Amino acid sequence: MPVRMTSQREIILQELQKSRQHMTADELYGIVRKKMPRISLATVYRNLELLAETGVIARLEVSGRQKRFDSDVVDHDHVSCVQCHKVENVLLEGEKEDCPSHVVDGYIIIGRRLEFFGLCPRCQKKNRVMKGEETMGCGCTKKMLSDEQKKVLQALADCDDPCVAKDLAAATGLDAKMVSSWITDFKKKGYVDSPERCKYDITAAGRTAMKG
Amino acid sequence: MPVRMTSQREIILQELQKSRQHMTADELYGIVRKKMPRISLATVYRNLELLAETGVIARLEVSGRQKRFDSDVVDHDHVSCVQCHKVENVLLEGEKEDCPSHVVDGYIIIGRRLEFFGLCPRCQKKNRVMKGEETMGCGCTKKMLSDEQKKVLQALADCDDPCVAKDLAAATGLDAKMVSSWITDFKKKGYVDSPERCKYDITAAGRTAMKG
DNA sequence: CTTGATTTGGTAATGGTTATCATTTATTTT
DNA sequence: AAAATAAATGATAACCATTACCAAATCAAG
Repeated sequence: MPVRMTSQREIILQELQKSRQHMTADELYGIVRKKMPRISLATVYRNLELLAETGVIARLEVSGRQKRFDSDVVDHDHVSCVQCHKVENVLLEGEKEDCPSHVVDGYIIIGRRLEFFGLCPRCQKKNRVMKGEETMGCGCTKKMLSDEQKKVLQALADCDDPCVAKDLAAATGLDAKMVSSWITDFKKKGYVDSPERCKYDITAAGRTAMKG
Repeated sequence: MPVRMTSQREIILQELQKSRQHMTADELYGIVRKKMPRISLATVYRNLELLAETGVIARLEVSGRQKRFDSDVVDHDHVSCVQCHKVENVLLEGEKEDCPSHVVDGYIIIGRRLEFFGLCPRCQKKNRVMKGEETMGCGCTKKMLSDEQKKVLQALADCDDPCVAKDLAAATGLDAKMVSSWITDFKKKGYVDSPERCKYDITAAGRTAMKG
């Protein structure tokens, strides 16, 4: 049950404290290995984990695949760009001290982490879109439905029960062959489904597409 | 070069927007699969990636192994106990709005995450420590050096050049055999090194241990 | 209808992290 | 001091979320 302070553990902690950086496990491994060449990477992971569990060091799970560890538990805060994953430090001045030692009853607070997510200036610039297309607000373009196609969907929505393509052609006054090919297309896109062979019904996706 | 709005892409985006949660790729995969059973997990990943790149959705790389995605980021804050890992929600009232839309020049802030670390009441109680041990402030215990052992290290520190165990015994007036066994121990702990057979020198670690 | 670009599904590869286990090291008991 | 018990280590295999790859499917345009 007791946790022992081994030499490996001690060096790992020392080196992490020495370098005032957010280090990854294997950066640290590289450094520690200079002083203790036979140490195992697993040991580094194990100990970082242990030290983090007890709150001696902080585990910063900021963007990127690798975890980063920091000996300074009450550290600066971070802003990270949700698009390019750059992480910058940020120092809030006034606010700094209003996370007192009793945020929730009885908890002794030993550290905190504040992380902002946003778009950095560079990515904001990058985002100023391409053309006058229907950009769906996301850079994707989309072939919109023609008014006639919408009419077919509308007719389908007006039916209480599943109906056949011919009825839709009649209801809208459009060419039956064309209507039927659209239906096939709609089915592929998930706008309609076919509860029974040759009978069609509009889906939720179909309803929204119709309005779009 | 153009980006197409495929039915897969559309469903993925729709479902993500529908559920106001931070979803992982495979949670979303599970949901999307109900509407489109043959969709591939790779497609979900690809599209989440694409949508995130263009800034439509946010990629939140919060704690945990999996990435989480969301279009809308407003969440409660957390306190977590560093010992038992319980996580509770916490709502700060006054402070809530002073993370304005320009925390760092030019960044458009779309979300934030605030996490407190501490000891929950239960763990505090559990902690009323074991013995009169030296708890190094981190739950680790460590056998401290005896005064006599410190004296040996001190003597070693006072030497300018590497010296042999016998000299240290003489300098401290302690039993030579005991001193020599300590030296072996010190070497293992990294407090001394041996630049030459049977000659010893104090290390930086040794100096700090001596003072501790 | 052919051409060329994009996207998809299926699956293998990647890579950071964990789990496993035999061995070593430390602590407690006898 | 020796034996028994407990913790930690090194080495390496397993894990698993994510990516990369590629042949086949889909789509936009000439």
